[in-house]
Amino acid sequence: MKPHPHLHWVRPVQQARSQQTIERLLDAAETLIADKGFSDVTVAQIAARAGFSVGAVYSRFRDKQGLLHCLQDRFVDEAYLTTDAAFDPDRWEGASIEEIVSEMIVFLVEIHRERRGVLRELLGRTRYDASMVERRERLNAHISQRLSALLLVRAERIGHPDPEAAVSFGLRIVFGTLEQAILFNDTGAYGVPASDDKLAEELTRAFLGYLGVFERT
Amino acid sequence: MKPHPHLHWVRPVQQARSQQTIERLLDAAETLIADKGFSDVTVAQIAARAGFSVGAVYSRFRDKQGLLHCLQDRFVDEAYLTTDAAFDPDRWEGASIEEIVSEMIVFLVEIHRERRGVLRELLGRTRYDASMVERRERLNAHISQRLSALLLVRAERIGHPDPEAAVSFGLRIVFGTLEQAILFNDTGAYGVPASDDKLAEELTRAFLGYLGVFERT
DNA sequence: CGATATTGATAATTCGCATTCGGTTTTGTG
DNA sequence: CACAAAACCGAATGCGAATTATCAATATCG
Repeated sequence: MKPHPHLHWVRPVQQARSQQTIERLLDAAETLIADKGFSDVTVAQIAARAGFSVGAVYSRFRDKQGLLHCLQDRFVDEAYLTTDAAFDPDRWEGASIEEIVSEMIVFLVEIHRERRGVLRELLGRTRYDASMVERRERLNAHISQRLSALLLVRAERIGHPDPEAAVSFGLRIVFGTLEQAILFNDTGAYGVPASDDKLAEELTRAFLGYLGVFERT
Repeated sequence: MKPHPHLHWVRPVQQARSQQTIERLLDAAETLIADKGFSDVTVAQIAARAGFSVGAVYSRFRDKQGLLHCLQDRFVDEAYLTTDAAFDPDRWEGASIEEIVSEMIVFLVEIHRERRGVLRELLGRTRYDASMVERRERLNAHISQRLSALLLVRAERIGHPDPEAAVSFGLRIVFGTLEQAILFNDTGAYGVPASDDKLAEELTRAFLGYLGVFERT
């Protein structure tokens, strides 16, 4: 039996230029998808934007779906690196809970705004694809653990009866609010603060309020 | 010029049975869409599930899109009625903030679970349709106002510097968390409480914590 | 009871777009 | 510098699914 020419979603590269082609195609896909949504972008458009023909797409990726998977891969890999850097315990020596939470939320708000386009589509698509759901869960859990590691050593100031669960669910609240804002293009009307600063401020208040962090006396 | 046979999205009914046909088609669409998503359901499938042929669909609705619009209409109309009943000030004579918030959140959690299917798709689709975004915003604003009316008369116990904005954004947090849980099929892993009761409890804590509701002394 | 409009069934028709495939160019290797 | 192999091209293919056209059944009204 002849083996399938594709290893999973992407064909293994043999020449140096292939990797570059892949990147250019992914870049093109990212911008187009961010703008119009995955199913409203054609393979031909992606190829054209990247300066290739449809054939190139199919010589690199198994199919359209495979391209999306690779896009998520790229995004997730990057996200792991960024969060690991942001939540490095060494950076937060001697910081208070308020400082950590506040900074973290500013960071999350920024990420969500910067990568709004891809995020929107990846989030939207995620629903239909079990493997994507899983990867997303894993990433969220990872972030959650990193944050817990920072906050739980300061747990004596947390009023919530189960601090560990609280950090986890609190983060979920933050993600929920941010992702909702992204998905539905909330601009500031009806309860969503218009500026990112204000949004971060209110989310910080909510997170701390939920944890039940006591005022330092 | 011959006028288009369809007024907007749905053809006006002339015989009694038409209305019934519409309802049956919408019911069928609702279940199928909840399960597979709008774009993965074919007009033929909807018709078949309702016991009709494709022709019936097109003699009632302008096109596939029109069917979705009508589905949202039905859902939204119902939602207005339900919330108006739930937030009727007379029902809450003498109730405390804690009681109101707690009940409200239980109510919202229930709604979201019951109508999970449609909600998921309507939320997902909403992104691509400006008119849907607007209707959703209007409904949210309506709920927000109803809740504000109940809570702001008890504002002396709210610690947040801007109680009105706080109620609005607090509600947004609740919706965000719930809708996220729905969209991504969260089962209880990673920070989402597994049971509805627990979820409602934590959301209540978060809402009250965010508002800064003082313990009654 | 006819006459006519409305509704619904069935069978095309159309069309967009992913995918394929034979041919051409580019690359790296001996 | 040849000469496979890999990468790329882009017209042609094919399919899935929305839409439309035609016709039969059923309701409404004079």
